[in-house]
Amino acid sequence: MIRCPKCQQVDAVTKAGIVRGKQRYFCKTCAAHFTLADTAPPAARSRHQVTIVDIARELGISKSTVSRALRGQSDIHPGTREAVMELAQQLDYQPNLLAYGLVKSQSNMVGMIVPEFRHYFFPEVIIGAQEVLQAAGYNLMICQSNESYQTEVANVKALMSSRVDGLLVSITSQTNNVEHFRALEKKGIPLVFFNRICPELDTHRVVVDDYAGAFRAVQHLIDQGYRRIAHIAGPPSLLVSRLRQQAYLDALEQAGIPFDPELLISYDLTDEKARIYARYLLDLPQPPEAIFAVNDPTAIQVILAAKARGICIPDELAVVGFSDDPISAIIEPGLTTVAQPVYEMGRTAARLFLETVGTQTAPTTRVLQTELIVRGSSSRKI
Amino acid sequence: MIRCPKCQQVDAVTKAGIVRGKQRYFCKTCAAHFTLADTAPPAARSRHQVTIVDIARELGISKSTVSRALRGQSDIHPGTREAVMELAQQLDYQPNLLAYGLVKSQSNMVGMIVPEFRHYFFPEVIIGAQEVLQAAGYNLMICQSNESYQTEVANVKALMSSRVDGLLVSITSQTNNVEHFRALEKKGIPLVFFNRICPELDTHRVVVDDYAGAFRAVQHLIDQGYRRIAHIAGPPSLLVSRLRQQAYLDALEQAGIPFDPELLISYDLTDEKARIYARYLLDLPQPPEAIFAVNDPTAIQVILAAKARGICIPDELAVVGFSDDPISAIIEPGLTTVAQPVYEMGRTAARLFLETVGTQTAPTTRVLQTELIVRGSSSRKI
DNA sequence: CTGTTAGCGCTTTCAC
DNA sequence: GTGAAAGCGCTAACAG
Repeated sequence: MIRCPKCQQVDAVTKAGIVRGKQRYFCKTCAAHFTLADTAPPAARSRHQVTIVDIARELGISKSTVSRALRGQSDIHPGTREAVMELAQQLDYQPNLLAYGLVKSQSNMVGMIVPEFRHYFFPEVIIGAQEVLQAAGYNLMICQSNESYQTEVANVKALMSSRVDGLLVSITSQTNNVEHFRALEKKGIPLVFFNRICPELDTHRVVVDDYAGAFRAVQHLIDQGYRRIAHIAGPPSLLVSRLRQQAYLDALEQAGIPFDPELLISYDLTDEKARIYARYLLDLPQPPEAIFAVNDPTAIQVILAAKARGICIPDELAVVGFSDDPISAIIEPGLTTVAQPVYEMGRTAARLFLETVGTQTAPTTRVLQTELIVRGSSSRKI
Repeated sequence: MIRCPKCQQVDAVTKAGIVRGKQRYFCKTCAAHFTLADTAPPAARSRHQVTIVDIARELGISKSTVSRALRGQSDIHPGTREAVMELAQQLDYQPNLLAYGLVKSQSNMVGMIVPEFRHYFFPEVIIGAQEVLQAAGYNLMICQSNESYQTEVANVKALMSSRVDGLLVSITSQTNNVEHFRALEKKGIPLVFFNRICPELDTHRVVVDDYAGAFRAVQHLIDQGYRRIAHIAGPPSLLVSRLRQQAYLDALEQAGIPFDPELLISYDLTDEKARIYARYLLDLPQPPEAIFAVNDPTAIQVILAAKARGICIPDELAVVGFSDDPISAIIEPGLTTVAQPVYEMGRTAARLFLETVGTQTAPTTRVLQTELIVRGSSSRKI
């Protein structure tokens, strides 16, 4: 029932052809033509974003038609499509993703949970992931768990509430209980772990050959003639820590070097603790000749502590890290480190999600390769 | 019209009291009791997330009541509330933010657009902003414009489509046209610029006292006895660049040092170009005695270039940067720099958004203070 | 205290 | 080709 904008009558109104894409009406009482645009409410509120209904009303067509035209569906009159497109452009129409998501029950967002992003590693992963995801029409929602299990659970909940289509996560060092991830699996939400994976969960994973990389690193120290080699490990709760530590132990054993428990330290990966343990090792009655650190931030703290004590690197102490943080090339001497393709790890995790979504793929593990970069901290020849 | 699950009849059904929070019905034909849960469809699809309707059906109450209970509204029977809460917990119910956003026309998300996040600065801002926002119940959606105007426009569109409640942005160096931001203003979407602001837009801003900080930096170089001082500036399109550059010029003039145009270079802030211009300056027939760089990444490239040429810092060349990137304290010699409260900048931008949203506040500019940190790159006394 | 109804903006049958 | 109607999950009047 169309109401005449002038006399407010309904019964006297009849259709009167289409002019410039708009349905016109005629009121027999007023003897005047009008379009639906004329019946529109006076001046929409400024907060109101333009919708397909606005376009439809203005053009005197149905919102279904507008919707179809906007999505470039085939069964649409070219003229109509053009009119819709033009008006949409003119009105700066932006589709409402919330509404879209509600009906399609997908949000075009993927969530990412990382323990921190102060250091080089995670931001770089994010860059890689975001690139791939954005190209595929997805947006990334990033959360920091701050190494807190509680926060991680809260993050998962928040991302679930936002109905993300998938999750890329690197767990905290405190994550013992993984029920919050199991819940995702049950709901069929693609889950990709990277770097810090959950061994007890059979999901997609992206890792590097941590064991091999670490083994090569320690091997390199041994080759350089160092025998008393310490290891500052990450928390044993993380698989990466355990793998790198095991590689350390195995490399020593293979070289026939007896393991000295005094030289193995596990810690929580905070910068303050790194400083403390670095000093502790250097102050040992019989200090190590070399230190293999679980990651570059740790190794850098070791170098700084050694320099503060006037210890000469690499003559009195060799240092090796893991990841090839850009600082490794800047600090003096340069830090020998096990480079991992961080950016590629982000891209791979994103791609794994993309492959999974829709077609339920079986859990896949992608292993990327590392490479030992030898710099001055472990070799005089550089 | 309630249908009996047994005989499929409608007319023979009557209400029969409430048992354990659930509305019970009685079918006169079958002479049997049942609840609405019994009439539920067989096994919901696994992809189906639990909704308030599921809870309502299970409990035999209306979804409005569930909605009210969940939100802890007052006019709710304690027993009902408890039953709802318990079932929600048990079913791992997560409210659908898309639906919520649709009806409230707010998404509880705020967008952030930064030119990059490879260096220290922007990730640190993000950390600060996210902390404040998360505490207020908002999620952050981060986009990188990669210094591309096109990408920035696309980012704005994408965030608008996601119906973010506000935007925190640092523009690209190529942003000349600001119509995409004007459109936001028109729609009444809170917009906060930080660090790289848009002078032509009258919005909220968070900046540091760039001019004062830069002036102090150059003044410091002059005080240390350096006279031939170069400046590697950022692109003139950015206000920060222009301010720091003007401070450089003014400090020279105030000290009566004639300005040598050969010693002023503007560049696009990419690492490669930084390297190139650093070498260029060092290779001048009459090279500068000191270089004030627009930011720390630039200054670090200068130090690396100088070291590669065997130039002694600070004896033959002094270097000063801007921002106090952590690398500044690690590189040798330590980089003198103008520290700015980066983390605080993120927090402030977020707070400004929070203050604005709802109550339309007049455009505010918050100016944070900088502090000169003197290290070895500009002073022998350190 | 609780249920009913309408509607947020969009897609998707099902008709014509 | 196009329109009408239903529905995604939720909140918000408006009745009782």
